[in-house]
Amino acid sequence: MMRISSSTGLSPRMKAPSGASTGTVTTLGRRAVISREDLVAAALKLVGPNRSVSSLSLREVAREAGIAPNSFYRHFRDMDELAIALIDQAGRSLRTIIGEARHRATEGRSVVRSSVETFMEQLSADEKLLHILLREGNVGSDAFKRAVEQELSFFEDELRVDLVRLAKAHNTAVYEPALVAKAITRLIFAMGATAMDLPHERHAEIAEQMIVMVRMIIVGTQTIAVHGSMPD
Amino acid sequence: MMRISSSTGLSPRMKAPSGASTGTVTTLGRRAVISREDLVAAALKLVGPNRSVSSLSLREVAREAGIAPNSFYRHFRDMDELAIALIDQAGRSLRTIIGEARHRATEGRSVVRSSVETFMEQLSADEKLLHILLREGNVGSDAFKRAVEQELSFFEDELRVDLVRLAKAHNTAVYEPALVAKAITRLIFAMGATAMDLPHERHAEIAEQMIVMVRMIIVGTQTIAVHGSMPD
DNA sequence: CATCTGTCTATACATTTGTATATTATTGTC
DNA sequence: GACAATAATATACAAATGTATAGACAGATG
Repeated sequence: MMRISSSTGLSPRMKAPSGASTGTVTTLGRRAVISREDLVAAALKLVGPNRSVSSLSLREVAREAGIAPNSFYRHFRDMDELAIALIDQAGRSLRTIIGEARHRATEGRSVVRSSVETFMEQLSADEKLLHILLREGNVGSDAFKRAVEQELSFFEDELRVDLVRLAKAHNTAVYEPALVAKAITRLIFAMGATAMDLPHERHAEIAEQMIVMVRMIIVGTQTIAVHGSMPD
Repeated sequence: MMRISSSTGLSPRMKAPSGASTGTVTTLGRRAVISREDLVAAALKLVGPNRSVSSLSLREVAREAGIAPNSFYRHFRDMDELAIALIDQAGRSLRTIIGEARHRATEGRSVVRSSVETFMEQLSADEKLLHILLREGNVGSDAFKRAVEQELSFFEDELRVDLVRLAKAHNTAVYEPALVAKAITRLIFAMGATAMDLPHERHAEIAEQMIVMVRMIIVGTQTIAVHGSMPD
């Protein structure tokens, strides 16, 4: 936004990103005082209900992390790369959460209810990360949007196999499971996004709405699968 | 973002916004060479798939409109106010579109299909305005978000009365019509938002997906209304 | 005509941004 | 300890932003 040809400017002495998650056994040269993860955490502290990732500036993040602006380039090519790292982390976090929900669900209670409630609990607790996944998929660079879209499709895939598995277990049918998974995912995410602006007291209410919505979709797909026709 | 106390700084000689849409019969003083609408149009020219409203700068819009930066203050207090004017326009545009779809639908064809197809057609044709409504509800100021949310609830309300009316006409029942309307609205909007990044050739495909999704929800609510119970 | 009133422009300033260049600091290896 | 390699900083600069101040312009009214 500043320089006209900003997209072509690379960092001065860029190298490998300091052994991201690998142990970095041989440190030749000065020891890194800050890591990629620290920068991601600093960025995370800055985002909020009125602060989107795409509005963060490089200098702002560096300031929050307590390093000189130029040191940022040691770890990321630009803010866009940081944003994608943020999405990765958010996606990983979300998928483990839902994995938990899935395990918890097998212990007798309703799958839908337990999954939705886990989702909403995490929304309250871990706001920042989910913020990014839920709300910022539509703005930002193409790479950023692609990363969000990929996380969503991971989610959809897992949900789809779950739906098919559950249908078999309950001896019911599912019409177009892929589409059902997509509908549920998008709906839950959209509802979750708006829920973030609401006070926490209303989260339970939103969760109930979500549950009814999901059940309507599931009943719909089962009914269509049995009767084989759809209404106009 | 610039000044620390920027939110308190008002425009130098601010007044009434030059008679927004009213005719401005009595022009005392110099004739206005530019209108609010011109600025809104200029802003609209600048937004795109990778350019959100909240990322536009005051100077940028003024440049596009061909006026001096300071002249902007004659019409809007700040960019936030412009953004809300944009939403108003987008919302009005969308509601007239759907009104058309509703009329068209009564002429025999499927209500769902005709509404969804009208929606998607407009998505292709009038991208910019719908962009704002579909994608930017989650970022930006509180006022901005509230404006988007209001447009969504207008939409929901109209859909809800339609659902009830149609159910009566077809002699079927609807379980929780308000929730059904909300689910359909959010789902269509979320799907529409992702569709905007896709090439136009795939829009028809997305429309078909939307139609199936909506029908699943409708069949679901009808089935639940009849049987009176929901699955786990 | 002069005057008043509202619209628009010109200039200016402090601030922030991204990043280029050069320098310092700290580590492992010989 | 000298050396090389790497991390981090300091300084600097051009661009851009929001906006304060002051003046120029144009039309209505006296």
